[in-house]
Amino acid sequence: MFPTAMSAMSDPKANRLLAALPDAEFQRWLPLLEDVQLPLGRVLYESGVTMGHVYFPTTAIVSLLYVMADGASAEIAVVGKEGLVGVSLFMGGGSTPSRAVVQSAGSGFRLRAAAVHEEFNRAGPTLHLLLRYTQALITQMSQTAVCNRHHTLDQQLCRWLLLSLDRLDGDELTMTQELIANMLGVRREGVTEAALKLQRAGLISYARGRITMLDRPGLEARSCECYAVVKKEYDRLLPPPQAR
Amino acid sequence: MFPTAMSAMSDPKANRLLAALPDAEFQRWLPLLEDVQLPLGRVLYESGVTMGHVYFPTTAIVSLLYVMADGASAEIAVVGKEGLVGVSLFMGGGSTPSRAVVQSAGSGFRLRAAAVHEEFNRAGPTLHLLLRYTQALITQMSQTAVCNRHHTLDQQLCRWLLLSLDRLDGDELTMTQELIANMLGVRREGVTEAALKLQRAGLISYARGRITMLDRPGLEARSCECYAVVKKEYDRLLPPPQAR
DNA sequence: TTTCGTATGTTCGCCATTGAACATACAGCT
DNA sequence: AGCTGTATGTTCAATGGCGAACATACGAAA
Repeated sequence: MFPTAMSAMSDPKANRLLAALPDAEFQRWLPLLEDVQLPLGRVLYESGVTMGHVYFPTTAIVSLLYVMADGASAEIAVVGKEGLVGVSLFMGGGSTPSRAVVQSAGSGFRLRAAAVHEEFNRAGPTLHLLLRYTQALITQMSQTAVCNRHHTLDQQLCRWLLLSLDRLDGDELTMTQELIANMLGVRREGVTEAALKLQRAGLISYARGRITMLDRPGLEARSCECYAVVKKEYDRLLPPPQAR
Repeated sequence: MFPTAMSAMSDPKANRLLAALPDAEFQRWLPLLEDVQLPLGRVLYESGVTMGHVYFPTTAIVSLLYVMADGASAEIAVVGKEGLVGVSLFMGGGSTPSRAVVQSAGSGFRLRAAAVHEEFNRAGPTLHLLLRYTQALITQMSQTAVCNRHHTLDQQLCRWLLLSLDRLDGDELTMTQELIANMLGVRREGVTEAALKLQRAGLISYARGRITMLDRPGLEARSCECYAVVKKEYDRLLPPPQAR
């Protein structure tokens, strides 16, 4: 792809928001972007704690989830290379009542809060890009609320697999059923049963934490409308993947 | 309905966001604010349709709700005098996949999209106020997702009553059980049963679409943690009600 | 090769909510 | 005073997900 060696995974433009920045803004940020590894389970933000950085995943996936007083949890949104973790940093609060956890290991870049604020105060195209992304994120959160109310676990699992796979390259996901259950806020056994149905239908193959999507149209057909609504809104609000 | 007297309800500063504007900004908007009556059921925005105004409720309550393909619905958030309807107008999209419906009749003010954009582009304190409000709204949406996943109808009804009553003056709410069921995305019969429990416990009185809160602490105790989380976040992010 | 930890599969009774079909009862109109 | 429409209350079988307890089975370390 480009020079020397091995830094192929560390191209900031692998993140779609960074890639969408106008060149002047991108050049300003480039020296400030810190390449970070994001191992499975790493907590980027804790509920109520002021954030020091904004994260731009490239190959990692991060879940925003709320953990209740009794320990039960529910995912509010997923963020991958199409987005950024830490909107409350520029929206104003500096923290949220939720937690951000790495759901699929990988890498990304981060930027100090001060740099984000500075760029934000220029009130230029970056501000508008970040706000449009936030609007897309709002749609995802809303749809999660609807989905939690009305759709079956089977449908939700399909939606979740599709959303996650869209945020990675390829058709494979490293993820135990236990983990998925935590995200969806259901029992692990429920995920086992739902995943079995999908396997029997030939839509996925599943083996000890390694899920492969075999039939995307099939999954989309079994998913609830929520997946399509969210995808459409991301496509509408954000620039297309790579116009390089 | 307005001339001479009785326009006491039409004070723009009855809306907390308008009241929180610095004086210069407020004066700029004052002549542009249009006083509007918001009857029960009025649809302010339809899913996917570009918005022409931002609404600032004063005595009305507006629900943001998603209506599914099969007609089922679920409320995503409630907006009253503490906020504004139409964040996607300045966030960037200009529309959302959800609908905004007046849930409790009353009045409010509205402002043309162009005026909002203009003020937003000044990148002054108004921008930051509106973004902080949006952040609070995001919290409410997130918590709705969590609540839909984990809490019982009884708890959710308490949460919903408290959120709604906080957005009105007084302890009374005009609202049929049918309406509430639509908002919560459950059956009307379920609401009847839950409401009966609350009546028997002496927490509310209910008569043909007229709910009166008799025991706020009691309701708070029966509610899930979601109500407190949301309230706390609104208090943290937004200026206190009236410092006039 | 054996062992052990983690991941997945299976079963059972339970409960909240659903869908559907009713019964009552108040409020305003004539 | 009577009529009628809307709002509320009641019941029942069906179901999706829960909690708990287990059975298997893969894979890496010993």
